[in-house]
Amino acid sequence: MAEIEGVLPSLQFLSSTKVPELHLSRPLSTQSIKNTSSSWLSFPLCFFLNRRCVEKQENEHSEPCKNILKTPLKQAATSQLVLTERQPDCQPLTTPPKLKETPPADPWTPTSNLKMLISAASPEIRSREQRRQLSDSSNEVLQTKHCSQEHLLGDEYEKSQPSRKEKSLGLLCHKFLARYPDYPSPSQKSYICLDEVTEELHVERRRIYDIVNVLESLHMVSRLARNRYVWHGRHNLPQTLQALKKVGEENKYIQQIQMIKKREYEHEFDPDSERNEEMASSFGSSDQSEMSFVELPGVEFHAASVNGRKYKSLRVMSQKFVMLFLVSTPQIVSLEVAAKILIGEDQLEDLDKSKFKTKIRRLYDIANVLSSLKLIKKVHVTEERGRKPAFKWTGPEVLPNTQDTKLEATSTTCSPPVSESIPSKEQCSKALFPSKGKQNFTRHSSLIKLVKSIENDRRKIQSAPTSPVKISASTYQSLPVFPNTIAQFPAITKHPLEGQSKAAEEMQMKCALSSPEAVPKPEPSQQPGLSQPLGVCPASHSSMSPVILPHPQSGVSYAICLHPSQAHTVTTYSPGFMLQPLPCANLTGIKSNNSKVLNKITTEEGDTQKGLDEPTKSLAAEERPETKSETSSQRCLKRSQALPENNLIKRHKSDEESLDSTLGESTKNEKTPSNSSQMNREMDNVQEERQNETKTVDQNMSSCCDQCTKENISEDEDKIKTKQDIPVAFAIPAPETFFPSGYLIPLTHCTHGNKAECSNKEKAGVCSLQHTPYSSPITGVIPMPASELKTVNIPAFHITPLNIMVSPNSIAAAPVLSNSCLNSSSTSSAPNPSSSALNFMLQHIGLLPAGVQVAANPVLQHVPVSSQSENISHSSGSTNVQEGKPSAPKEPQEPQTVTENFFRTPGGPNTEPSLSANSDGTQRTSQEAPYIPQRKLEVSED
DNA sequence: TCCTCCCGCCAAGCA
DNA sequence: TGCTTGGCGGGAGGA
Repeated sequence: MAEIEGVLPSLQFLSSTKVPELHLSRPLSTQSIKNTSSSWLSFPLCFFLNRRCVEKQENEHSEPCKNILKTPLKQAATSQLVLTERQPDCQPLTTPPKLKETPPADPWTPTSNLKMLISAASPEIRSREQRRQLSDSSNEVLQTKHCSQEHLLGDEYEKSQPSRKEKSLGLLCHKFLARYPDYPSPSQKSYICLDEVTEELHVERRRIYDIVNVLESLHMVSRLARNRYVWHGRHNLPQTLQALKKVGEENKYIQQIQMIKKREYEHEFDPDSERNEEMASSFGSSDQSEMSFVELPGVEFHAASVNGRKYKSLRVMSQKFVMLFLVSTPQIVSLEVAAKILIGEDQLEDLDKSKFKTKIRRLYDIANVLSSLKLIKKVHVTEERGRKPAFKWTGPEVLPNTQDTKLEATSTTCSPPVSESIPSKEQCSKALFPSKGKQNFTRHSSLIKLVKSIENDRRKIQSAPTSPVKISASTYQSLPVFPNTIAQFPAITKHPLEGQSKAAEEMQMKCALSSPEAVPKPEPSQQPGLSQPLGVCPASHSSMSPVILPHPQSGVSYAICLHPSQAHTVTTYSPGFMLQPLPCANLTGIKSNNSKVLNKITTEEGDTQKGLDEPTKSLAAEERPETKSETSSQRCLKRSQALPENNLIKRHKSDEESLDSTLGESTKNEKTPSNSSQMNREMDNVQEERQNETKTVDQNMSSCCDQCTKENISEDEDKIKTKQDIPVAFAIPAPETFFPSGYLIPLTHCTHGNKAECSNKEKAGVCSLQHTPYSSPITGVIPMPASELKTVNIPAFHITPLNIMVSPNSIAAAPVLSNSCLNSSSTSSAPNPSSSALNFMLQHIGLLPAGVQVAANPVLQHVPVSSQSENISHSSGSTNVQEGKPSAPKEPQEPQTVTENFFRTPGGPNTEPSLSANSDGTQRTSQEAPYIPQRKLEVSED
């Protein structure tokens, strides 16, 4: 009897579904068998699986199929099996506890379970077994049911009721989805009758609406008539996601997310900050109070209500929720932020708790459905203030334009060909805001272009196949929309810890394969440097040699090295942009070292499988340019002084972003005629747009610096990989009017409290960043044998990169920032050379005329640099990812502090510390992006 | 205690 | 007018 009681929940659960009968309709997949043979699927489920099969056969003759319109049922699994099969990593529903306490007399081992399931899966075996067991099993089950009914009294009845989990929307959605194929045949329309669904799933109609609404938002279903929907499956998903992403970009959701984070941050430190008003006005100014449903051409939207409710519906919320994932980097969105954004667009001022709670509830509903679709996955973001629920995008990567999607859809094996006519980007855009929808978004063209450019770059990286086969640009462009499955990621993500050299090789391969530069070029001699910008090209700065300089204040000598070519490079100069964008070489180094690390350094993203693509995305998107007033820069400066730790991270990300954009630029600049004409056209368009938009920036300068920077990056990474050479100093070649970066490296021990800071967990990020050896946060490295490293005590070095952009025309007017600024942001590092010292050094080496002063950048002094996993993890500082997976083993790392001082000439009006390049060739200041507080953040999966 | 989200009321809108 | 649709929030189950 105890067995029967233990079985009851499963029995009820199973009897409430039609799934077991489906189980017989097709062979079980290997995964299914594997799952079902696992320990959690023990006797009751297995037994009743089989039992339901028998019942199904019994009933088939007496009960005609009611579902005339229905598509053949797709999924052959119980709801639990569905859960497990569709989300192998999610926790299966718990087996009734009584079962564990009272194991059946007949030991149901995994083997026996497997045998049972194989039997169920094989029609022949099944029928034979069923014939044999028919009488016994049916009697047994009937007896069980009778017995159970006798005991379904009072508490026992309540206990036998399906738990909340078993009635959850997610599980219901699984069951719902199991009814229909992911990719239904275009010729065979699948219709959904809500009445039938509610009856068969034994669920109230209200719940089905929740599911259908979310599915409708993704255009997986569309409403045909009352009570009737059409099932599209995932055919429209790529286009839908693309459209949503586009709209999300136009909505500036990134900025909104950043605003919210910033606001939270400022609430912590300055509860009375006036920025709340700023944020509120920002939301209001976007005039997005009216939500619009994003439609796709050919997929009509027949909402029951054409006004009012439609724009508050779960559909729109769902779309916006998805947009947040698609535009944000990392693709993790916390419920809190999502709710705030959703509310904010309605009424930010009415951000009362009840409304917030309601939004959260709805977001849970949506998230459950999206989780069932495997588009998102629940994680937990742990900040200093606590653990927050969040969701991580696990759906397909969305490429920036429809054209790509079309190509992908037709060339991929991951998804079947798109049956519907794929609209052009323009058509799609027109359809995004139908009838009532207003496109009132204050679109920032440079932002969109930046995003596109970044996405292009990301795509090029992400599309790298694992096999060392070079692909043409056209082939490359036709790569599919990748689901984030481990199978589709390079081997480097699977073996991130097999050594730096191996990782570097993989990175090299990936680099060569992922970028169009891998296409054979007419000038092979240039290929190494051009086609492998991420560190596989040989060092080209052999001519550089460090210059030892004394530091008059600290008594520490510094080595400075500048690339000789800088003096010869000529380009135009725009006084509006003073600092040449300097990519973050250390990011590249990070990539080469450990792909897993990338996730942590750049994002709260926890998906290690996305390691290689994440940084690019995150860096690019995290700090997208945003037009801000001068107050932003002032605040930024203020924050940089008050919170050097945050500043470190921010600057680090900024550098990474710079690298991203620069690589993108380089990638485009390196395109050769051998690339596909489509690529060339695309590039031409991009270039043309950039030229139109960037009035003050010369492309030549960008490309020149990009190439030079890339070389340095490659060198940097090369050193990181080999660890045989030590970067002492380097410089990027610069355009004519700039004296670009170099590094000041103190040649004595700098042990200023680094260890003490390391002991402080709160400063782990800063500390770890300081441990980064051999890498340059900005440009590149100069090879130096390890022996030399020992000689000069490199591990204790504080490499001080110089970003010297001296305009002879304006150098005389260079402002000199107070040393206090310099010092204020260097609390966690070695003493920085003061401006005067640096000026002295610059003058000493002839970079500056006598009497000319350049200012040290007060904000960007700290550039966390890391080339190794733990450093990255910490350096994000602030951001940690926990997905319940063991973290990568850490390699021993010599402590090293990297301090950065930026020098810039006053030619430009900005006094902002840094300028980085947009991928569209424009330059932007770090102030343009709202300051995002980087706090300790952990993301853990449930 | 907080998170999660089921449940059902009830109003808007449609046939 | 009845039915469909879906916004909304209480409150229960679970962690």
